[in-house]
Amino acid sequence: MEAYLAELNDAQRAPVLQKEGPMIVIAGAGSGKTRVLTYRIAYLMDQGVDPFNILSLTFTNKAAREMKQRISKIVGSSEAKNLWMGTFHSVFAKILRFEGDKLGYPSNFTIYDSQDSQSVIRAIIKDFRLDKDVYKYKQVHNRISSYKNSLITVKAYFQNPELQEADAMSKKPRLGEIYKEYVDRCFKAGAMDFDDLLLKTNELLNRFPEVLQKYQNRFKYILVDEYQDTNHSQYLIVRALSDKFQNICVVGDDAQSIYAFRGANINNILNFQKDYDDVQMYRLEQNYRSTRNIVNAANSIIDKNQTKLDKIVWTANDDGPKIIVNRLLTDGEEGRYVASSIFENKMQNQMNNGDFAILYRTNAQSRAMEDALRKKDIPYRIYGGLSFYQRKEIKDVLAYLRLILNPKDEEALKRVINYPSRGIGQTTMDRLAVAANQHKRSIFEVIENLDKLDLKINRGTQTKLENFVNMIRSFAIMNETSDAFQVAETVTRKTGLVQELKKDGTPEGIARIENIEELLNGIRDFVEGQKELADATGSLSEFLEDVALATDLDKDTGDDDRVALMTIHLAKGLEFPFVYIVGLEEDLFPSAMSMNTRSELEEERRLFYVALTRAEKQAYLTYTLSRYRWGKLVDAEPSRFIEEIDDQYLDLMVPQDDYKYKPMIDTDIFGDEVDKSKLRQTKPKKGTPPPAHKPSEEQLRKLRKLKPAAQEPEKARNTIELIEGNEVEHMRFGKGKVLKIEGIGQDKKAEIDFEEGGIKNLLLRFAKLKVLS
DNA sequence: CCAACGCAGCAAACC
DNA sequence: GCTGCGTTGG
Repeated sequence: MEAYLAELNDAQRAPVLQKEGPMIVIAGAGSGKTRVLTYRIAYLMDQGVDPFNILSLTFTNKAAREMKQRISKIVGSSEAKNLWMGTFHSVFAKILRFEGDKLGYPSNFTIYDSQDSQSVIRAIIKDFRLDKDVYKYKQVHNRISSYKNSLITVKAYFQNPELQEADAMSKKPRLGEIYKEYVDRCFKAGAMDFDDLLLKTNELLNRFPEVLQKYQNRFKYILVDEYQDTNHSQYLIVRALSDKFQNICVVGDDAQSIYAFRGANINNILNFQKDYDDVQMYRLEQNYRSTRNIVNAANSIIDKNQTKLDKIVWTANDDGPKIIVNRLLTDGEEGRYVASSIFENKMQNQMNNGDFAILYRTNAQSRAMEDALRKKDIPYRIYGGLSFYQRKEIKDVLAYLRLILNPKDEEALKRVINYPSRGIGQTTMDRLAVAANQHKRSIFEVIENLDKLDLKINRGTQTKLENFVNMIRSFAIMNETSDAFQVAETVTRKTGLVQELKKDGTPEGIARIENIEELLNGIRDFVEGQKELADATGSLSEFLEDVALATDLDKDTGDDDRVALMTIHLAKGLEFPFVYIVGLEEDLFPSAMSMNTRSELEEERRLFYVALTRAEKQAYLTYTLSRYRWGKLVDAEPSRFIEEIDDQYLDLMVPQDDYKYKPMIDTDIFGDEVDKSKLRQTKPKKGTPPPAHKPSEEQLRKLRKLKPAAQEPEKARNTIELIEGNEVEHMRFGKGKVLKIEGIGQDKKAEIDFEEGGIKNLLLRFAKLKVLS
């Protein structure tokens, strides 16, 4: 037996040794699922499977890289190189570059990020002269995105009266037109958005049987990590590709499904056994990561969810310290508390900065943490948020680079045609756009043919336009024989971007120049890395694809020792000895926007579960009494999630006689003065103040009464979930009991059965709707 | 055509 | 507290 198999426990080894057939691995938090995936691939290769025939879909490209490295060590790097590994988006982008011509896309298509998409939509709404307060471009984008993820194309949309009705009901009757125009504009620009990468892959596999066969034959073995977070579009791709050989291994944890908001369908994992014949199910239930206290506390949380698979996560580890719960006055004090606690823990336990993570629900919470860490000289790194690649000056450089590869890319063109200023203004752009529309050509092509067209653009401006086009062309020529770094370096010099910033001379301008330099350095490193690979050259197109599809975690260099700050979503799959979960307050976590339905609240709870199970040794939970939000100090109330943890695992630092907040008012725990009057003003508590420590059953009942107990069933009556097959749909109906379906739906009718406090049973039928309550 | 300024709207999570 | 839009005056 191969030596590495001995590193697995029995439960882990079983799925590794099953070579063929469909299988699902339900893997509890910290149970070693990455190890199973890694060794399964290695074992397949040991059994003579060609790496070329293995497709492994991971959640981040970084995870793919790390797995590849581990596999290299077992089977040798020349073999591991040929594995297909990466995120859905990056793997299928590659395939689309190859096959996209069948769908009318050039192989150099641009990948629009969400900002690009939203900017296109904004322009459409403007061109259509629609009210931008009704048609909010972000909302419209979300809507279009969810259509695409459900494989509802423009055509399908217009064939479905219910969808149109639903949009009309939400006062957006022209959404379909916007959708159509958006798709047209992206296509004309030779661009795919994120959702297209999956949608078009589906289209490709559906419309071209020979292509489907080709990839079915190629990917004889398919592995999918984090299967609970796949959306419908991804689900269909996996199904199609695995249909022939059915050697499909999916790994996931329903308790860690946290991406329903972007279309992930938890039923993909719950129903996997129905999708294939003779599915083998494996469970990994032993947690190797965390102390018993943490595991048990996490279990006590997830226990409150109704929708879940049966699974008992346990650990043989020590009890460890209890989870420390602390309440602070403001977000500023919360930051200082966390920073000094990290400082102390470092001293007492000889820990490194990298052993600590601060996790929060929203990116906006990072500021207070940053300030406090900086004051204490603790190095930190923020993941996600406004990423480096979203900074204005970086996007400007990238836009030039995009334009070199794809001159039809209108978002890129609009961004840089007059930056730095070249005297090409809005009027000129409008005229060009009109001409482009008339001749069904891109703006770039119109400029290339200015002399043949009679656009009322004066001679001087024409020259400016020609100069711009010539500049881009010269870059493109250079790009044919140069690597990404050489091109990018030339672009920053020749376009005058850096000169413009130098002229500016402000500290921000200087910082921007430094950022551009950092970008160039990054590109150089990238190019060097690529040149070492067998199937890459360090070209500009490789670089842009990498940037477009890098996840927030991929961007981490991770080589120095810093405290990690990130949202809980980003933290999935990671682990740290010490974890601080901050901002545990109602309306923040759980988010105010996810308390409308049970399923939304359960997703928040799973998110909390994910947060807590990141911790190996010690977890801290903090909440505040008031917090700055939208620049205003607002009241906060402890999160219900704290109460939900079984008392015995908690170490409550909150003073017991603290109902009036006396001890905290004069000075905070660092001896800093606190504005008392302000706090009194912001704390005019109606009814009972929040409990200072974990409340007794009686207190809980009282609290629940205050938070109108009737609230939940009432909401449930307004919003219900329809579950049919693999689709979860939200339905709303008003007092007149008129049903309105949100989401996907054919001509479906529902029969609904209520029980006290919720929906007991729900049958989807092609029948009349009955509400029994 | 352009730079500066003021204000509206906002921020839930992401590839 | 920040971004980005639209307006205004040069």
